[in-house]
Amino acid sequence: MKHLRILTYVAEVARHGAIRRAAERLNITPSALTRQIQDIEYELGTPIFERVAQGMRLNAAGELLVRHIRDQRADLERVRSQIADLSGVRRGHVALACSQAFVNHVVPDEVEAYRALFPQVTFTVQVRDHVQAVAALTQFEADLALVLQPPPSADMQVLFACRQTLCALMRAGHPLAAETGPVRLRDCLVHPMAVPDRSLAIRHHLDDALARRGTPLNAVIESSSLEFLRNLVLREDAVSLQVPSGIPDDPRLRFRPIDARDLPPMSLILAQLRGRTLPVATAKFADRFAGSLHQRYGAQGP
Amino acid sequence: MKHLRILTYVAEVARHGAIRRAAERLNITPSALTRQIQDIEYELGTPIFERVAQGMRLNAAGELLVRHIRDQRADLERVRSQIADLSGVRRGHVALACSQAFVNHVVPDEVEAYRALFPQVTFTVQVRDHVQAVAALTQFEADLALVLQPPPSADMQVLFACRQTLCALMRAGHPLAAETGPVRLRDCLVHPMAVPDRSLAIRHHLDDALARRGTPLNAVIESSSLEFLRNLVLREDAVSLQVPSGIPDDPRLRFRPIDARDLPPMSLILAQLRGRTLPVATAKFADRFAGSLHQRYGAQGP
DNA sequence: TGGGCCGTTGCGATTTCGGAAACAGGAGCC
DNA sequence: GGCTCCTGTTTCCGAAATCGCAACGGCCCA
Repeated sequence: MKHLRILTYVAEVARHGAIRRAAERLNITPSALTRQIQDIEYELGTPIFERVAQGMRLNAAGELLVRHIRDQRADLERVRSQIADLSGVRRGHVALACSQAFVNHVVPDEVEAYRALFPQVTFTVQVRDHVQAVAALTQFEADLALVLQPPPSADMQVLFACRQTLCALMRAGHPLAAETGPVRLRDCLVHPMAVPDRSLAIRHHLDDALARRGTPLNAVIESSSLEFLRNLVLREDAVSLQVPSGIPDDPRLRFRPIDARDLPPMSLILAQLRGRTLPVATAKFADRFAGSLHQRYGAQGP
Repeated sequence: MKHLRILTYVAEVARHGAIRRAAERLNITPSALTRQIQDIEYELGTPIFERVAQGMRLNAAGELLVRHIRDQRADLERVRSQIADLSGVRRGHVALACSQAFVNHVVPDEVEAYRALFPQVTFTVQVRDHVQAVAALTQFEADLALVLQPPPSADMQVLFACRQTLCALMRAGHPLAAETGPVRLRDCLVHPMAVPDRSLAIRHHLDDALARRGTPLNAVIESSSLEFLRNLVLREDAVSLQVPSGIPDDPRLRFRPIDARDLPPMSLILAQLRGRTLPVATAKFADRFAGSLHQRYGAQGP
């Protein structure tokens, strides 16, 4: 590093105890060297070498300075090595904003798998609704966003997209759980509904569909917490609406997809900020994540 | 020091997030600056800034480098101070962040006393709230922090700690000034209160205590300036709440401690950044300061 | 669709740095 | 004392790094 040049001069003079020998080692002339030493001594306001007939001896101030130079060089080397690590995939930080539906197993599974490979990579996972997630991208608060039904935005560059069919969720033993396969929405609506509130994309999607049909919604319980709704469904014969990727693997829970005639599938999007070059570790994670989502849910052109 | 010039450039660009603003601060042109940055990035083999439309953002590598730069500068300052100490004259600089309560006499007295001994030592005193003061330490904007009730932080190394009892402050002639000794909080609350606002630790402390009792606060005046509150108290029969160390020696003012049953005492902390070796001048000042505080307020294990 | 802000580039001027040689002083030796 | 050999230092000059100026292209926002 260029800025250490002068300090290297000092160290070399100290090592050899003579300007001429140090100059030879450094491939410069003694004149250049003596001037640099004088400059430093002027800046420090005190000599750092004792001039003796045999050459230059460090004085006490010089000893302190040389130790500092050595420390400083070692620390810079450490930083360089850390930076070199960064440009690989071994180190780095991934900031992910995701919808609540994915905190259950999609994101944890993926983070765990990636950290098993690269334990030096750290993560920040923020739960945001579909609007705020996009905002997090544009404000550099997140590198990646995994969201349901995000509002269309030119700032977003889609890395993976697929469809998620909304499912009716109930406990085992619920009348609707007697059968499997698609269920009609009207068959759900006769039961007490425990639905996400308007802070969640699922609810917007549902309201849109119902409004088109003029069907009223019989919402007994609404909540901003999908986890709360699931816990409620376990306690009474209510029906909730959730996406499969948000439903935990619990033997007490059953879910059946809503018939596509009643509710179009929602879009699941993994995106980054358009035009941004992500750090290597983050880009690599995004790649693997997209691949893994593809394997889980199949493709759908971005 | 000359060799830090380029590193200073990096730090300044990082601080301002833009080359042009940084160039203005450094009194050079943007072109010179952009070239230096590019040189460093070439030397490191990787960009340290992410170019965005609004300017320059540090990337992970840049974060590492900037932290190194800060450390390096602090260490050089320490060495310079040690060297100066060798030659007998102690010189150096002390950067102190303190709560507003101490600008009245605690800090000025101490600075004056120290400068009487070592006139070559210069001081920077920044007034920060208890949260920002800790941040100033971690960002190397301050060497020492003297604060009331700081949030617990692993980065802080406590050099001195004691308790400060909150006092009711009123003018001479106020009904409460008729007696001396502890006063109950409820006896204060019947008067118009002129209290610090929520930017000050005193108010947080007060709110906590009142919330626990469900007592409402009748805040006629609130201000972020303790000095303003004192001046107000001089003009009308209001009661303020301040710590003794912040109350000036003014014959027109009276203060009585709040009974410990109503308000627990607050903690007064002198701290530095953990693990940092302070320059000689700063360390000596910190020693003397801790001793002086001990003498004033008695000890209390850190 | 301009205006304003951003970083970047080419080029000429300036400052800094390094090289060659001469200078000054001390140590060892005859 | 004089000579030699070493040391660091100074002077002058050319080379190289650095900087300032003006212009360019991209982006955002009104």
